Amino acid sequence: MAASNSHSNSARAKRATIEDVASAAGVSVATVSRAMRSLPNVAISTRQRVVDCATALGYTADPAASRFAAGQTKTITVVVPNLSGWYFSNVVAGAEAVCTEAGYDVLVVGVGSRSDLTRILCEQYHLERRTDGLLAVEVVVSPDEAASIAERGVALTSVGGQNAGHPSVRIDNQLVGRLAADHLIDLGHRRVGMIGAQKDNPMSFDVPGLRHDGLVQGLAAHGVIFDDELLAGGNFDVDGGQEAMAALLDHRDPPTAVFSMSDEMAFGAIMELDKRGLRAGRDVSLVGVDNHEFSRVVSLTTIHQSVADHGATAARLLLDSMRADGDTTPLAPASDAASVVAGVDLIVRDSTGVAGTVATH
Amino acid sequence: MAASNSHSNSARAKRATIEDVASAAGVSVATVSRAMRSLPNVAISTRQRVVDCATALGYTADPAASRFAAGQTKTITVVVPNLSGWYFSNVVAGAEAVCTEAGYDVLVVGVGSRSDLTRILCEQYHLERRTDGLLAVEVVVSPDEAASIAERGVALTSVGGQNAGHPSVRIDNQLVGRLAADHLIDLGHRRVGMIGAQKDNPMSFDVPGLRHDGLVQGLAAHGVIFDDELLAGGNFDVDGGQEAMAALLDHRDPPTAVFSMSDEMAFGAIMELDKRGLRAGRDVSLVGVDNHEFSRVVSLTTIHQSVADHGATAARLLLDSMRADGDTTPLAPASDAASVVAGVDLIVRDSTGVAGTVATH
DNA sequence: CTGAAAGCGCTAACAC
DNA sequence: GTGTTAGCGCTTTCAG
Repeated sequence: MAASNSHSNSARAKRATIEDVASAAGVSVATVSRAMRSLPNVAISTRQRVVDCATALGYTADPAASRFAAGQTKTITVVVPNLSGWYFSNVVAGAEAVCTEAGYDVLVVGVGSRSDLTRILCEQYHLERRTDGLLAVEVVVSPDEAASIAERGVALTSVGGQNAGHPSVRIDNQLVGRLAADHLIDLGHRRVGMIGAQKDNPMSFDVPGLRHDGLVQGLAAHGVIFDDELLAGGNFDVDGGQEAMAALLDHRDPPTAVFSMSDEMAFGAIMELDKRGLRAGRDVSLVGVDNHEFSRVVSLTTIHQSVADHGATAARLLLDSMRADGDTTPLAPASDAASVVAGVDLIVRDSTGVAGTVATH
Repeated sequence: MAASNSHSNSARAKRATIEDVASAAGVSVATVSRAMRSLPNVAISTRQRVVDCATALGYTADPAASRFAAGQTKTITVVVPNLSGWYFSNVVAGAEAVCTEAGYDVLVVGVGSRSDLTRILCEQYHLERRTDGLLAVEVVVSPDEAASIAERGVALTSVGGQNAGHPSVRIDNQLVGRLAADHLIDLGHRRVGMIGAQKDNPMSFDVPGLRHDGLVQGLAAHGVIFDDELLAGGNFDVDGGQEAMAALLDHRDPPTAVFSMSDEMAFGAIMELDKRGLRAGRDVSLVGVDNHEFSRVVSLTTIHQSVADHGATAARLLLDSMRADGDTTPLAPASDAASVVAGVDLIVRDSTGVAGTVATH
């Protein structure tokens, strides 16, 4: 058969096939297949012999072939906006470790826009016979899309938000806001500003909205009503944070404390304070979210979340859910999908201080 | 579109196959295959008809099947230590964008240790019939491994270092050291310290060694000899940087300036300075490497490199090299592989200042 | 517990 | 230009 591939000098070394192993072990290919995959119904001695021959020949099942034949890809794909961001790369790192450990390949695809996302979630190319599961990181999958994905037989779990009937891991974003509010109130602040998203992003879960509400409610619980004029868009990056803080400071009645929805924006805010000769924690209190490594450097008070763990947990949930519905389990209509709400913690550093010591600027 | 999938509740909708399209268009499967892939030798009208039928049926070639049949995976895998690091996630992001754009899937696999790496580069599983190309990010592939990879027909290109005969993108790490030396010398510093790797990492290219040599040579060019006692290991992370700076400051004759081989370590160094009531740029000059987003926040003088671009460029090189040897080009034995040395720039901020104003501490 | 045989859906020669 | 026909290497009924 396809034995001597005679051609060019640089000819590729030929792989051992399942047949080679079969004849070497004196069994059929079916048995080899079973033995190699540790399926039942193979005599222990046979299995051993097969495995030995396989190792001897350096045999490994051709992934392309098994995928094709079995219809399973042993691949999960993680869909993520902006791979280079701190949050995302940490989530992906956590997920990758778990998937690799479980013998799954991880494909990563970046989505820059809602249309990218739609394309990916709809095109069969990206789904059918291509991946066994989808890990959606901070991207909202519409119910229709989720249904279509499920119908195509690919599992779905998300981190950062939730899709009805699918596993997810997320944090309580309102709690995040409330934690910030409580802390600031404790320090005596009554006029607090907020740095959030620039505008609604149709692609991701409403994290900004929830954190916003949390802060507002948290303040309200102490009789403080949030002044909408003190909400500035920071685009979740350093520059945006800086601009937002500038806007806040330029307000005729500036806040004495600011809640930044991410540490990165808070860093930008700190730059702006520096620029004006102000100091976080003394002139203006500032609390971020994430507990980014760098927050320690500038001693930023922040609300910690274990991002890499979220990714790892989500990957486990995804893998579990795939194990569950072995392709044919129309029993429970994905009733109560495992879904974890991870904890968050306020970490107090020097960027927040008691109100009243505020310098007049 | 993919309209009426009649049947059972949970049964997966059946995909249209190439045969469906063939009969719908009244041509053979071969023609459909050719038409769909824009191969030559298909009448323009025929192609159109086929494409129309395909869209009508919502047909897309089953990736698993084509991969199997064609022996090409249309997948590149990027091998990277520590996906969550700033440097790595940026490289991967740059590469991912290019690969996706080119229609390649990107598989990412993290390697935590040299043994992981070896396993991945040797196991056939990870290479043969699994990926068309490997992008090795800051991992050194031994000549033997490179040869074996090539023999298996998978392309290889690396970022951060070079493998003879394979494309690569990297920076001139000695130049980085020299740039730092020149700048510090210009400011009048004669006693400069250095924060580098903790110890030799057998997995990655000798970036620390090259930067070290560059600094030493740069200083020497101005008649300053580097004191080996002023070399501290910082492990390329914030904590390590802090410890290293502490060690340097505790030296009986501390440096007036410090070259940190990465911004992240420099951030740690800044923490240590803060802790001791010292300030970068006034008490001790500090220059980092990377131009990490946050270096602006702490006004760190640094040596910029366009990390995401490196990833993108490397991906292009990889893709090009795959196009070149269409599986049978034993012509040039990979004589002179395209290999780019990206530029770096010194960015002066406030963390460096003229020597002599140094406070006695 | 094991073997024989029928594909999985597509690509690639090779004819026409 | 287009059709025919082998497989790609493995998994998986179905018999035994």
